[in-house]
Amino acid sequence: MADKPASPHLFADVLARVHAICAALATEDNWPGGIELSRVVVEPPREASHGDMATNAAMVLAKEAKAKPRDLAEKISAKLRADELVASVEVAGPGFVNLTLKPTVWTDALRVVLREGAAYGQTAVGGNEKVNVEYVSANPTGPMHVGHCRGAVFGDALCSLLQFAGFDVIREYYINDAGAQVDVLARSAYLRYREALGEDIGAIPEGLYPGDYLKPVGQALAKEYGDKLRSMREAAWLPIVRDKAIAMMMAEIKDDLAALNIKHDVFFSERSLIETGNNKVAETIDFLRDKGDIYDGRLPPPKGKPVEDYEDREQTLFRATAYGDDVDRPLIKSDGSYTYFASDIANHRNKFERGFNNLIDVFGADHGGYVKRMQAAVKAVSAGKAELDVKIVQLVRLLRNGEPVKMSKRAGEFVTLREVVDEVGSDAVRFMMLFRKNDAVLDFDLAKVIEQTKDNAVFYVQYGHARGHSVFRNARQQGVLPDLPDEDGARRKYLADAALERLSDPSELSLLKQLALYPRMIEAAAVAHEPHRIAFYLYDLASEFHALWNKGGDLPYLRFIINNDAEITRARLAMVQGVVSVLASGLAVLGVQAPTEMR
RNA sequence: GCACCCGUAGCUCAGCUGGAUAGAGCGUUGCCCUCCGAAGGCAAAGGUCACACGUUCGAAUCGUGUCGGGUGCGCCA
Repeated sequence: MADKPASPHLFADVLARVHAICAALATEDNWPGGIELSRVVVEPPREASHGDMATNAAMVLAKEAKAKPRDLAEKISAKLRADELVASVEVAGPGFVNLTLKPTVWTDALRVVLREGAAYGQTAVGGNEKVNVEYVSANPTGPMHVGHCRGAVFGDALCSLLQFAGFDVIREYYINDAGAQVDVLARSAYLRYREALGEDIGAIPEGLYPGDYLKPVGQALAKEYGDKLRSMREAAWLPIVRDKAIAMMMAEIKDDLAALNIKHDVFFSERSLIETGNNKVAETIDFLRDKGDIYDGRLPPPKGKPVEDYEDREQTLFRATAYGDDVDRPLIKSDGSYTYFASDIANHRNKFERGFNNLIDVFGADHGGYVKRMQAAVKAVSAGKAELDVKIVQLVRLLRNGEPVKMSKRAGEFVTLREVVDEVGSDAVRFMMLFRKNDAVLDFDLAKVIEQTKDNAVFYVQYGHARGHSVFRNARQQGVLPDLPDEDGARRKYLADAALERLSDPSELSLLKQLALYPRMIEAAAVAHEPHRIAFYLYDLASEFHALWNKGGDLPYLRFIINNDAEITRARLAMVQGVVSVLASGLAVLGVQAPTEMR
């Protein structure tokens, strides 16, 4: 991604022109109420017969203008007709202003794609603002399983998208290395350690982690410490074993993430928040107590399933209800240690103190009930200055040829992330995880995602890119395209000089319009924190490209390479290049390879 | 009981933060191709956007209520 300033894209450009016209009208006609432009939009109409773009300006501003929408629309139209980009304008329906743009607008748009290359689609909406995205944050108690996969891919693609849209992004992983479960991890690893020393440990007791993945930890401990740990009391060996186990688990998790091309900038340890002498959790609780957000009190017993060891007691509570949550939340357990929530408040406060006002957390579906309290905490801790958006990723159902993949309930057996990536590849995993809205459940079929057919979206999009390159290869063979190096964009620049006005067939212009949509789509997806929109856009673009290719079968004059017409050939190769560039760009944001040929 | 998410074609899902006659893939049906540029193409049928009120120029989209599905509900993370 080049870091040159992004040029305003076509839709933004036309919107600015519409805004200017409305502002001019407000002055000329002396609107009493001033003017509010934020609701005025320019968008592609659903119906192609309505032109290339439509604006709702007249309907939205009718009140301020004290005019009927259609009358105002006529006034706006009159001014728009004078615009250099505009071929024709008409008022329709309740007061839409429909624009048809000159064909040169679309060929110019293609020229922008060719000029900017990989930078095309970058926008400035982010304004270089800092965003902190916390995702994965899987417990360091074992390897990652398929369930973690979606949040990992989603978070990573969201980060890339935000960067592409001009945000300053930090990718963060919060390591839950302080709770009771890492002690369980340590005890489990200690058993494996004794096993490594030759002891028969029998069956793994209930409540400990039974998986084989801890055997290497036991062996490493045996190698490093011999039998020295065996004679120690638990209080003495536990920290040693725990730290070793966590370190090894984290190394494995990072490895698994690397297989998916995911790399975090910051790994933030929960334990580091409660270090003696630098206890950030205590500090945060004091901070909140001073503000009056903390009190000692009793909570009504929880509804729903009964809690066995429920004990009505007074406890330290965060006044979450003052910030929109349903109940106040405990911060200290009955054994005196902090709740997970308590340290997570300190975690988020720390982010705020590091200068992040935009926070995003990616959670699994089972953490939905945690959202309100975390948002409440962020409000309290930042005095309302920071905003937390929590993205929930829904469950993934793993299938093979439509049949659910059996996951043995027998303890310790689950399908790991690594197994899935090894079987179908990072591209298929990443694309399919994003080819669905994050809050909808997703079926992932191991057999179907590697099929090379039109029904498989990953293949379909990648093949679109490869097919473009196949056209270039063909053109070079036939001597109508010089052999230029891909890397520095030489082909792109060569094609940018083509006689693009020769692209005049409706299906060609339609493809160019699709390319012109890209920056607008990026912006909307980034603002909405919805990377799946890119996947759907790419699917549509590839689909239209394939369709145009197929038309060449029936209608030879629509083929990309026309033997006796070098000029149109070059123009069409430029169009193909535009498609190739945008497909490559979008796939890059999703973290998916853009192959030059399919194998 | 409460909170959050979801409910769109037979199935799986989009629907660009409120726009015009609600879209795509699969499946179904019909035609074409299977020597031009392999991993097929074109077209048709298919809808009370769960339901009912409300907000306004305008609602699948926002609000309220109902029904149905999922998730969660001190001291797990």
